[in-house]
Amino acid sequence: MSEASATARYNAAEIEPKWRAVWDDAATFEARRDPDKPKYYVLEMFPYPSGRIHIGHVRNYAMGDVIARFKRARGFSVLHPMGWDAFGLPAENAAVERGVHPATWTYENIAAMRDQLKTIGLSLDWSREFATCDPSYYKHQQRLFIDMMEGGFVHQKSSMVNWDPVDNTVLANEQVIDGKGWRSGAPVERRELTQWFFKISDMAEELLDAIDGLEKWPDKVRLMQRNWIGKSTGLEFRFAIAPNELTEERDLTVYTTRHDTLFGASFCAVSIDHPLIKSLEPKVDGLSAFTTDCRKTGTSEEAIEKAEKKGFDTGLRVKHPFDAEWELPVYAANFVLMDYGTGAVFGCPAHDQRDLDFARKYGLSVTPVVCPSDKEAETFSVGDEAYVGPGRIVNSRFLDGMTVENAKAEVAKRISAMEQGEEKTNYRLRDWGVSRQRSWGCPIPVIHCETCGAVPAPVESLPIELPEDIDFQAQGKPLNAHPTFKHVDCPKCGRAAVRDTDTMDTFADSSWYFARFCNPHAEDAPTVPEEVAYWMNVDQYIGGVEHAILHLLYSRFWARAMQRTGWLPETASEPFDALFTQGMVCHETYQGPDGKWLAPDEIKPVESGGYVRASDGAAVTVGPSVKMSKSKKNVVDPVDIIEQYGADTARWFMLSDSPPERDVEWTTAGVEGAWRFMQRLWRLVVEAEGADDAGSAAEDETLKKAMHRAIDGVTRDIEGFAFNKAVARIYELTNAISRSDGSAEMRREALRALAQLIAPMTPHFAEEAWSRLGGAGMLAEAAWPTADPSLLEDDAITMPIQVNGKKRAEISVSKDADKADVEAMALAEESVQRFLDGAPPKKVIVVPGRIVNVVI
RNA sequence: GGCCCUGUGGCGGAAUUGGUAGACGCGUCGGAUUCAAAAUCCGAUUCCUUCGGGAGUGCCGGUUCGAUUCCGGCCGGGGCUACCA
Repeated sequence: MSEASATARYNAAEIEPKWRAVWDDAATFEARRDPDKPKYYVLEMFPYPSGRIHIGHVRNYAMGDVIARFKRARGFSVLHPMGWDAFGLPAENAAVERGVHPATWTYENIAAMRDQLKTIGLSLDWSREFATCDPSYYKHQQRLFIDMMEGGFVHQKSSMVNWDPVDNTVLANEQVIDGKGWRSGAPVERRELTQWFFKISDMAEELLDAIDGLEKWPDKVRLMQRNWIGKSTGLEFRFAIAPNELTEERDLTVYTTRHDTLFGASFCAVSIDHPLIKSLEPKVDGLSAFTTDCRKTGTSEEAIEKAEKKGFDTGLRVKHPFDAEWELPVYAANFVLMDYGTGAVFGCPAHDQRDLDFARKYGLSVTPVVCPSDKEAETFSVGDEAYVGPGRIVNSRFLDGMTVENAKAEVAKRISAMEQGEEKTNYRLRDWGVSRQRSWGCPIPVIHCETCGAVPAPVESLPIELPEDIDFQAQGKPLNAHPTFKHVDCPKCGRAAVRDTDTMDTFADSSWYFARFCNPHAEDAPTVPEEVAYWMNVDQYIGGVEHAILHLLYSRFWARAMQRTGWLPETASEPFDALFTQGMVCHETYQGPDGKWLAPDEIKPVESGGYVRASDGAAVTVGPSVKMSKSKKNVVDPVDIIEQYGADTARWFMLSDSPPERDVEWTTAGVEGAWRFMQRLWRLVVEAEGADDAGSAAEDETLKKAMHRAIDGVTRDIEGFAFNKAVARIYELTNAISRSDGSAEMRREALRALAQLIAPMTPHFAEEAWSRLGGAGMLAEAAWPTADPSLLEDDAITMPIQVNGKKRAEISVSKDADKADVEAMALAEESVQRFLDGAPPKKVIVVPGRIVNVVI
């Protein structure tokens, strides 16, 4: 390398650490409550400490950092913290596999990842860092749990779980593979277990209503939350059970949203977990074999999807509410859910596909009762496809001729007059089961006493810490097997009792961390009133769309519960004012001739295009660009990228081209393009630094205008999360500067503005450029530039002239030219004349400042 | 199955309320520089063309002086959810 090119080259490896040290020393990014400034809280979803950052983190945090730095420059007091979502299964697995304590494993990972993250140059307040596995964090989570117990937000109930009979442990759905335990390979059973639940379903209506107010959330996420809550309005009513010798029960309560089809009913189906079915099991031959068989099916989505719809005729008959002579058979069925509605339904095969399949299978009648408007009632029949559309009611006695809506109303009215039922709202949203039979999580602060029942642990006894000497090889739950952990005296009666040895779902940890960031070091309480009053809510939350439902819904629930237990101010019921969901980082996939996945650094390009395997030159198949994943090996390590090109280049590339909400494809060419741009800009800076040419005033004016247009545009683009467009404008200004024949002073002024505009994206580079170009103080502390509106528009504008909607010419007119003059000029254009061919135009439309359309 | 989003050059993508389609970048091509290359700089780059123009934002149709944008239908791609009665 020649000496000249060495000086002209931007050396990220040298410059980036230098500025990070300067920011650190000045504590530039420490958040301070400042009564004179508006506050701005920007938060990216905190990472799980897997041990290495991945490229998705870089994209996510680069976006957050753009916002944080931008808002800081705009005069806000910014809170931009970082922490670790540190409890979870991988640490426990490492403990089992390698005999290392989860805490050791986790804290080592955190240390490694923190170092990696710091090289990105994010404007984070590291003084607020914490991990959810710190006892000083989960202590307060236990406190909140106790308060939530007392506030009625938590209760115990039994529920079905996946049980591994060999490992004696509960499995998460994703740990069940083909109906077998992932570790033991034993067939998984469904078992009933008493667990703790957050009563989120009590808040269903409130959580649903408040979605309307989340105007700065993506519509997509709001819709997903609405669907998840799944409100439905229907009718809950009783069928009278015909007298029989099997049961004392007099009636069966069902829930339906299609009460208009009541005269099309041909059976009732009841969940196998319904008390009625349980009571019948010993009395009805074969029923218990049927339910046992059904229970063998796991609870995973996959298992449910594959399961055949099966029923078993219990022999019971119920009477139609409007006709005592009409009896319907009662089936036990595997597709009816006990925890939705009443656990029992009536089937109307003609108008519900699943009911139709069931009826065909068991030879039940299919009577259409809703007739589409283009069909005749006498001839309309249902084949293999149920009719679910609108129409008029037929074959339904007093309902005949009504619309679906009117028939529903009529049935509801009559049923409720008969006192056999009433309209009811149901939600799909279930209570949130939080008990996990894991040992690397926040211990549930409850003591079980034989006399007093479940008693909350005394607040003074918190934290209930995880023991350090857990035997992870122990059968069942290691925490339960620990010799001393669970033994404790009942806080109420003083007798020997046992601790709950379950831990909380890790979603609980991330349901309030945003509040803790406001006062991460408060020892006595989860939150400090003046801190949360100042910083909450999060003004901008950024993360992956994969958390659109659970994490965000749980956080919304916790915020409400915390508010009602006094830990958050009134105004903080919705914790996240604005939400942005960024896209994933994708990469091409490569496979060798043996079908094995190859990493990008295991292949090399060949001249004919395409790639071969680097090790042996074997042919490589290039697959589509998909989300980076270890299994497909299509990953690039951000640490390598930063080492090779610098953090600013990586950040710049992540923010260019693709809109932030969309997926971005990582390509070597793209990163190199970004790197070349850094170099090009650097040359402009170095050249301008020492130049003293005078240049022309007219050129200066042109460049000044370009500079102000860029300031205006970039400001609006960052405000609107359109980083790719901001990048394009910065390119435009760069081009304008390098083309300019103006004065060196004007070029320096434009470059200083450019440094300011680019600073949120490439902060180290910008800081270096700023200092070389004579910028005052640290750029990270400088105020955002403002555009002069008078420089944004030119006096003369170019107007397109259309003939019949096709552009034929352009004229240059003054900004506020008279309409008639513009029309005359347009018609005088030669290319317009050619089309007019001497005849007058039919009509001329002049949109001032925009366009002229000549209609002929 | 249900709900939702999306479709623009070779590629990623721009395009205020309906008003110049293809900003900006990548790639490609041509030129300059160089002994040569890399790097860099300059120029071209939607397609067709008889150089007058013609076609063009998945396809078909509609509204409009004017449609990438609004409406209806179809086709392709993606996401979420999934026995929710």
